[in-house]
Amino acid sequence: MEFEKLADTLKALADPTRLKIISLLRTRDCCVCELVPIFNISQPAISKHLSRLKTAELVHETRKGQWVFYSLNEKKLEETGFALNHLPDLSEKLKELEKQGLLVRCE
Amino acid sequence: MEFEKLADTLKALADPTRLKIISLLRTRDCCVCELVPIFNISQPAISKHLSRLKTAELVHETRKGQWVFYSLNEKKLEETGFALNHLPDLSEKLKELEKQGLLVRCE
DNA sequence: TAGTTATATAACCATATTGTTATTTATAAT
DNA sequence: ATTATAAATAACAATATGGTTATATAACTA
Repeated sequence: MEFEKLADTLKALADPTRLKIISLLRTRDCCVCELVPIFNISQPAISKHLSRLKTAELVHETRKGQWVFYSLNEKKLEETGFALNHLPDLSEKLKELEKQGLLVRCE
Repeated sequence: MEFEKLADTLKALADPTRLKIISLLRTRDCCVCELVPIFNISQPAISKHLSRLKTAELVHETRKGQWVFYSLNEKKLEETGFALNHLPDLSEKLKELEKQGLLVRCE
């Protein structure tokens, strides 16, 4: 389960446009119409990228009048970087293999 | 460019099977035939996952007789986690928008 | 040399991703 | 009420992803 969830979050991050959006949100909360002129893609494309980030809980949205402002969830971003270097331990699987004599012995 | 490269590395990481492989390699170098019985997918599927990780420089391969052993590139993994929290700065883009009067002023 | 084991590659398929344009919904302004 | 602006959703297309089975290649074994 843990691996699936982390993989989902990493998928949300694994796109240059979304990484750039995250970098921009680090500077300042932004609404969709501010992000659109920065990228060479359409408004719906930006909107979908933000929606993907929101589903992954990497950003938070707040409506202010006719605008929707997006802000970065820095905690989630930090957690993800941390998780990469602290993956759940699967050494049990290797111990099981060893019991079954399935580990390769060379040299 | 930087964003594209990071996105590529994250794509290589953004899969539960590959994350599990990385966790296993943290314990011990493994060859393909050891990994296969741990997962419910075919040998070619495992082989392709390893190939993907190798292209991203997240693992290194060494042939030992008839086996090919894969080892984790811990440095690359650490760098990636670090990069997530130190994305290149794009605040210039927002400054440009400001000059053009394209930033939204509400409240 | 022939057979076996380990791994990689090829060809293929179903689904996901990422973009597009057109349209809808929500809010603000005239 | 009508019009304009911001953002989301729908429908679609091209490409990427992740699996399969069949086959090729590499190295060991008898």
